Amino acid sequence: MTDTAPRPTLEAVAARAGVSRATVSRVVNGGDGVRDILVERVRKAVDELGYVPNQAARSLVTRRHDAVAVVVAEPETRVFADPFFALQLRGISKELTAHDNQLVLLLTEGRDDHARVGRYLAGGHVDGALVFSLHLDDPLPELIQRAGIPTVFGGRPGWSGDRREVVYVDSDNRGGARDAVRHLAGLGRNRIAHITGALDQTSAADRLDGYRDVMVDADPRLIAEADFTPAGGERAMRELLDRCPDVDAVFAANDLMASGALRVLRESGRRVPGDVAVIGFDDMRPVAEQTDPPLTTVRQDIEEMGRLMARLLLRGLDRTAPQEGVGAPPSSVVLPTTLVRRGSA
Amino acid sequence: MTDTAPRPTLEAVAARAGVSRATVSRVVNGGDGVRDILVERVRKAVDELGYVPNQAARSLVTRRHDAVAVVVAEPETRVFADPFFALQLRGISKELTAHDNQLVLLLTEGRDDHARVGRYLAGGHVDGALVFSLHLDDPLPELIQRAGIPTVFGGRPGWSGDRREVVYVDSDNRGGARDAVRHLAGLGRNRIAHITGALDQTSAADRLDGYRDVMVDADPRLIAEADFTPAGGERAMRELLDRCPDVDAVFAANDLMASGALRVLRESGRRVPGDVAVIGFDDMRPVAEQTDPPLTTVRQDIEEMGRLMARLLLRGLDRTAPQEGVGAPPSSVVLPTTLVRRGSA
DNA sequence: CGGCGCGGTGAGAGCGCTCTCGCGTAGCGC
DNA sequence: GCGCTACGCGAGAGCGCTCTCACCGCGCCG
Repeated sequence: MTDTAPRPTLEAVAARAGVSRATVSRVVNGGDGVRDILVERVRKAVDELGYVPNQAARSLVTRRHDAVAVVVAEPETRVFADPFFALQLRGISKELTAHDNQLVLLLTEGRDDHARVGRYLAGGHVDGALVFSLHLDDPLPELIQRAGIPTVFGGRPGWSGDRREVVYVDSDNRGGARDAVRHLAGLGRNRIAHITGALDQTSAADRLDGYRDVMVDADPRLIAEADFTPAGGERAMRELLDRCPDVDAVFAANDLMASGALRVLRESGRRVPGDVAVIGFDDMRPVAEQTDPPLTTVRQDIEEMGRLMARLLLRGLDRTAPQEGVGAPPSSVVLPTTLVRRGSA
Repeated sequence: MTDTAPRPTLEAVAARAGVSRATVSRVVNGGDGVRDILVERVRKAVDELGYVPNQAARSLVTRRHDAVAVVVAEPETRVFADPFFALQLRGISKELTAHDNQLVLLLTEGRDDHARVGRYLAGGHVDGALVFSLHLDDPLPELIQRAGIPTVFGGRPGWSGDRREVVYVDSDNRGGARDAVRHLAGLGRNRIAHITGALDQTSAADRLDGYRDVMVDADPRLIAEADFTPAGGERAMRELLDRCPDVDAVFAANDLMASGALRVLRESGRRVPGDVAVIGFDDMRPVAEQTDPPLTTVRQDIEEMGRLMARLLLRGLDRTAPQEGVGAPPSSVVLPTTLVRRGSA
């Protein structure tokens, strides 16, 4: 733990290079409109002095921070500890880094924290926000809307509000679910069950809708509500076996629940995919490839979702001036999914 | 995506409250030495105007940022996608939030990125850094040392350098490993194998050392090197069965590998813990509780590690003035582990 | 040959805040 | 009742940067 040394200022560089502060500033910010000779001289002085611009001073006048907040509203531990979020974060990080932006992570714990986050965002510490708001009744989107800060949501926010200007990035949950169920039907299955995710999340609701799109008049007993956890998947599967012992296929709203379902099916003496075909969602490699049999699942490109969120946000902030006439605010994007066939269906 | 409105300044609040800027500043920063009447009046003005201090302006003069960088050096995707890191991050976040500090996340991808991180840290954007440097040959610690910024490491950095001033938080990997192996020995096992983690990480090396502490003259064939992944655990277990079919216990350096080992043992027709007892490390609940049988394992309190890292760092930055004579720089902390008995040993 | 335009540069005015000083007022002792 | 301390408050000077604007010298046109 060393203390930080006094850092050279613009002034110092200017003195050393024999030019004015303004010129050094110009060079540091790209060097347009400065003679090459001077540019070189200034660069040299910068190197020699090890000059690094003071971001605080810069922000003070530019009102930009080159920083973006990533807000993760996570009352339950669950989602945070799963690879999903990590991958998305990674995508975000890559994109932000590529555009010289910093990532400020805001994790919320409980309701009181919302206020803190709202204050922070409204406080003008960051240029924009990427928000993962998972639950339908989450007050966070409201708060953020009020903060008046450019925002892109991860996943369609379940929002009662009438705002149309919400920008989000999501997977085609409904379409992916349809593909999965159709695939099961294509295998000749007709007692196709669905294990839902937590239905207060739009992803779960959308996947359920996709299931219903195909199974228009499905036996309601074929639908078991769960919560995206392996344990929830097990519980739901037991319920299903109980209610409909003749079930011959299961579409689980994520891989974790599918893995739980597989376990229960095995316990019950059923063979997969022989007796019961199983499909998951997410294509979480570590899970999907390790199950027995390996899981057929609906892949979404999670890292790409993160990258896209960041890209949309940055575009919205339109750095680099409104040159290309891309003035239009970015609109939401729904990424396609693909069915990945492995052993379970 | 709304644009941010013009924000009220200290000046505005001062005018409204009928006091000077200085007084408002005092109130905003705690209100010491200001009459209660004025404090109240200023607070009211602040509320009415929705005043939020401009952090950039403040940092410019205080040279503090109330922000801490969390650096995750993660060449491989693996660790990032596992719950371990997420939990630690959560602990960090909680502690930082409690002290009104922001968390700036820096993920590195590949070697080139190290320079960027170094520049950022040296650039005085944050007050300190929490660094997860996992590999022995990682150049990051060096870089950071050079940046001259207060730093706490997550896990003992494997460092050839002769610096003694490195501060880190780690689990008692060696002690935990000893406990695990002793427990197995206590069950009467004497052909106790070890599946190591990636040995270029100190945690893996330390656990191996702990194993050796107990198994002083262990058959070298009882040690299989792996990489902390389930697949690696499977591979290692197969190797072990191949080399020593009479193995009667396995201590795996983490739960993920233990779960892989369990799978292989089951495949080979062995019963756990009857024929072979198995112990993992980490106590990653979702994994350890879901295996069949549930995994006996060495628990480390990961979230607490994160919290502690943040606490040490903040203490090192000694906000709140050096009042309590805690002037001494914080030193490293090694947290104890506990053996959690479940079904597998 | 005078004026005009233009690219290149520097001077200077802040951005919004903190913090040091110094002044005014109140409270204390003698 | 006077001086002294202590406390509360305001004035003002920056923190390090950006950005506007005016200036200067040059080449060019009329």
